[in-house]
Order: sequence, then C-alpha cells, then structure tokens
Amino acid sequence: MSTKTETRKEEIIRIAAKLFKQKGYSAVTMRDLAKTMGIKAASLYNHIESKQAILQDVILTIAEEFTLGMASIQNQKASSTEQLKALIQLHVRIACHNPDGLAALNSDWMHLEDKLEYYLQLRNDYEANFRHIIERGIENKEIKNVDIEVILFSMLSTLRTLYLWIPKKDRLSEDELSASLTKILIEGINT
Amino acid sequence: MSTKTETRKEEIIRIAAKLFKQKGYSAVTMRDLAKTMGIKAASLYNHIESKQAILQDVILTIAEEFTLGMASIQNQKASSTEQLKALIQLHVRIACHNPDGLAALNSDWMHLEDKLEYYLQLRNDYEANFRHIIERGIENKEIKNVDIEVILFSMLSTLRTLYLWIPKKDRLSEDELSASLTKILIEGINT
DNA sequence: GTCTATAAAAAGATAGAC
DNA sequence: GTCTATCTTTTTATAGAC
Repeated sequence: MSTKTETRKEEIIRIAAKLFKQKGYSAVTMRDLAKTMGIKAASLYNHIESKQAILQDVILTIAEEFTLGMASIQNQKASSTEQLKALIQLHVRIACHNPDGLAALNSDWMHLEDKLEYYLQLRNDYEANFRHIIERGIENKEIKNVDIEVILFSMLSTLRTLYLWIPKKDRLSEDELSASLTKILIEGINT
Repeated sequence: MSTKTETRKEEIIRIAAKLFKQKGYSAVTMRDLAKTMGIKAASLYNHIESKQAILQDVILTIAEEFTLGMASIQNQKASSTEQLKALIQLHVRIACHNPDGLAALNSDWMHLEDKLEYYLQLRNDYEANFRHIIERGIENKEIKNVDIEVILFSMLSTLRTLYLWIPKKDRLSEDELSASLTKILIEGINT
C-alpha cells in the first residue's frame, strides 16, 4: 500500500480517467465528474485549472512513463528478443496499474490542445525506437524477415489495447500475462 | 466504379464517419458536419433524422457486415486454420473499404442509445464464434495450446485496429496485407 | 473546500421563407 | 434542398458567500 495519501487533485484526475475510459473525454462533463466525486462542478475548479488540464495530466503522465521505460530498455543492450520481452512487460505493467489512463491516452490524445505536438513527438519517438529494435532483430537473424511494419503494427496493436482486456482478466497475474503474450507475440516471429 | 449515384444522405453519412474518426462522435457537431459538406446545419435535417441516427447507420452497417461474414465462414466447414485466414481477409476487406466507419464502430459504440443492446449482442456473438474457431483448432491440434483468451485477444486487437494503420499503407494491396497478417498471426500459433 | 448563482458560449433541433 | 432565425438545453468556467 502507498505511504502517501491521495490529494483531492489526484482523486479528481483518477476519477476523471475512469470516466474518460467509459465515455471518452468529450462526452464527460464537469458535472458528471463532480457528481461522481460527490461535490458540485464549481468545486472542482478549486483543485484543477480546467477540463483540458486534467486530460493533459492523465495522458502525459503515462506517455512519459513509456518514454522512460523505453530509454531504460535501450540502455540494457540486451538481444533484440530480450528487449522485445522487456517492452511487453513494460506495456503489461503500465496497463495493469493504470488501465483508465491508458484508455485516455489511446482514445483521447487528439483532444490535447497545447500539448498535442509534444505528445505526438513522444509517440513518434517511441514507435521509431520500437521499430529499431525489431530491425536489429531481423539483421541479427533473431527475428523472421517478414514485413517489419506488419510486425510492428501487430505488436503495438495488441500491447496498446491491453487496457480493454485486463480488467476482465484478474485471473491472470501480471507475470503470467506477460509470459503468455511473449509466447504469442515473440515465438511466432522467432526464427 | 459504382453504378449507383451517391445520395445526399449517403454522402452525409460518409462524411460524418470521416469526422467521427478524426475527433470522435461526441466532439463532432452538426455544424462541423454541415461546414464540411458546404451547407448549413439546419439543411442536414432534411436528409437525416438526428445525429444519433447517423451514428447508428455508420456502426450497424459494419457490425452486420461482420456478422454476415462470420456466418459465411462458418458455413464453409473448412479447417480451423483456413477459417482463421478467412477471418483475417474479412477484417482486411472491411477495413480497406470503410476505415472511417470501422473507427466509429471501435471507438463510439458506447454512444449508441436505442441500438446499444443490439450492437453488444452482435459483438458478443461474433467474439463467441471467433473463440469457437480457435477452440476447435486447439482440439484438432492445428493450433498450439496457449491460453485461448490471449490468442483471441491478440488476434482481435490487431484486426480491430487495422483501420488506424491502413490509410498509411497503400503500398500494400489488400491481398498482400492479408498474406502478411496471416504469416504473423497464424504461423506463430500453428503447431 | 464547497456552495449558490450566473455568465457566456455552444449544442441539437425546428419553423417557415425561398 | 437550402437558407435565416430562433428555441431550448447543456456546457465550461467564474464570482462571491459561507
């Protein structure tokens, strides 16, 4: 359990992410959010600046988590296959700990206003790094020489959609899920 | 080329789907739609009943297309592997012909009002049928005995997200894309 | 920190002229 | 089939009392 008590602002952001997952950013009103919190809409503004600021917090927190995770994996200088396994673990870990925020990142990023460009930069960099790892694997003959874009797309689609699926699957632990996904996503493309 | 001329209603639905893909149903206003069509918002109502009716048309048309496709594949009584290949082709075909509508189906189904239950029924039936095909494959030893829910999730995640990826990949034909996806999605799980 | 009251803008939709 | 004008409701956000 966490040692730090959740602030009201953190609570608002957590509940907002949950609602964003259910209906999407645009369909969630400040009144919806306030009602779920058990207060009036005007009271929210004592803790947060705007609805947009909530979205930025939810999405950028996770986007930066992925960026840090990717940097850490690239510093390990392991084999491509090992790096891909670590990426699967990264996605599973984040998806398990914050499925609601991940949903917003995947579905509502286009509603970012000031921070849209920054988000797109993080995402493009992440994809480029992911692609490089697969490329190295193909060069090293660790990975089958199938269309690299199709491999990348297939892995990212599965990993990015984990948040939709994890809430139903508490029967699988985080480690078991990583292991099963590794079997499916990696062994199929291994030489 | 099509022999039938597109009606104004069909044009509205087509443009609406395109906007829904870009911003999501809730963030698209009737004024946005009208402006893109080059008319005023009030004029839209001469052709369509409501914003909600547009969403229903966009989503249910595709949902029923998937239902029909699944029924056709199940009538073929081919091997499980062949049926999975046919399912991949079905998803690729629909995603190529109507990526915008598919985006709405995937992202905006929760905004269906009267038709929500009907949609959920079609989707649940589709998933159950998909699962049965994989199950038969495992029983027949055509498919590796990995966690069936993970196989199902991984395949559906990739196939359902095709619409995000296809617009960038006109270098790949529909058939080439089906072939590449079959290699990645099927050969990895084959015994 | 939460409330009531309210401002200001934007939304879906209709009426009726052309 | 499209327009202008308008209605009604809903939205984000602020002001100021408690």
